[in-house]
Amino acid sequence: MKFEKEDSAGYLINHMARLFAKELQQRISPLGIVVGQFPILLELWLKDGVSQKDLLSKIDVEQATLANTLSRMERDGLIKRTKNPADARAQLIWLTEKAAALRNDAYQSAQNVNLQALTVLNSTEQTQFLELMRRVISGMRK
Amino acid sequence: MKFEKEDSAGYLINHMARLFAKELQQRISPLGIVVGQFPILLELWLKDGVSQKDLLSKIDVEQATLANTLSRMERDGLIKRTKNPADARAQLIWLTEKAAALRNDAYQSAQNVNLQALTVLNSTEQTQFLELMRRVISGMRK
DNA sequence: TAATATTGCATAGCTAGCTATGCAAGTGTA
DNA sequence: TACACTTGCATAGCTAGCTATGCAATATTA
Repeated sequence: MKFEKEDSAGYLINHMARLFAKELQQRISPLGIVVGQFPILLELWLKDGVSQKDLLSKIDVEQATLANTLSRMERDGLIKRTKNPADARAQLIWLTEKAAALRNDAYQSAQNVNLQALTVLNSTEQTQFLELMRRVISGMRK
Repeated sequence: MKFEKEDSAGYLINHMARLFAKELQQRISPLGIVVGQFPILLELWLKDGVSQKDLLSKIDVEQATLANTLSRMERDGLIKRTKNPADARAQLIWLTEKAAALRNDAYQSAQNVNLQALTVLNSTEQTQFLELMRRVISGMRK
């Protein structure tokens, strides 16, 4: 029996994911943010003043991962937390002004990574690629 | 300006990579190995008794990542290291019998993950998907 | 209403990955 | 041959991710 890495979806995906993350990290590090914070920021830029639970429902990571990333974001002055009047266990999560101001630059960085990475594909292929990924993901999400 | 995660290649790739890793981890954990060891084992199953440098040239991670994973593999009884007569800085890396014996089961596990994950695509789409990924990767590898 | 179950979040402890740095062993050169 | 340079690997220190567990606050139920 043999196994060819270059024909293994899992291997290729893992490798590609690390290349993307590295590329994005380089582009956003001047903004003072890191890749793991990106999905969280995306949600908070849409709407802040939410509970961790609300955030969790929109982000594809485990609760513990989110909690840890949030605490680093608080440490780094990207978010603040206030009491939730409705529930003493939960807090409300707010962007700081500093973090709010990063939005456009961050969007641009991410778009640029995507654009550049996909330039090797033509427009039809790009659309196809995204669609294939969405299907694989939804098939795996159980 | 807006940003849609579901249309972002980077976001989808990251998410998909974590789903794959989780799936593979579940399948190989009965074998006593973990996902980060997989690429290294793949190479050693082909040929062991090699230096870390040789391994590194075949594996798409940084040298420090490899060194750390190797030391956990040694701790876990998957590899042994012997002196390299040709160079006192380097050592030769060998699979233990235990690790050598895992090969077929491990191959099978990985194939099963790939097969199951890609069942949502037809045969043409599967081929296409792999090809698109290979092109994106080679475009990003600088 | 008291006891029990659930929820919301934090923490512990681990692997996987990265960059940066250190250092001994080997190589090349004045 | 002595000295500088390079190489092979290890280590430090960090983020990102996971599972498992703990715990106080809330909700449910007998």
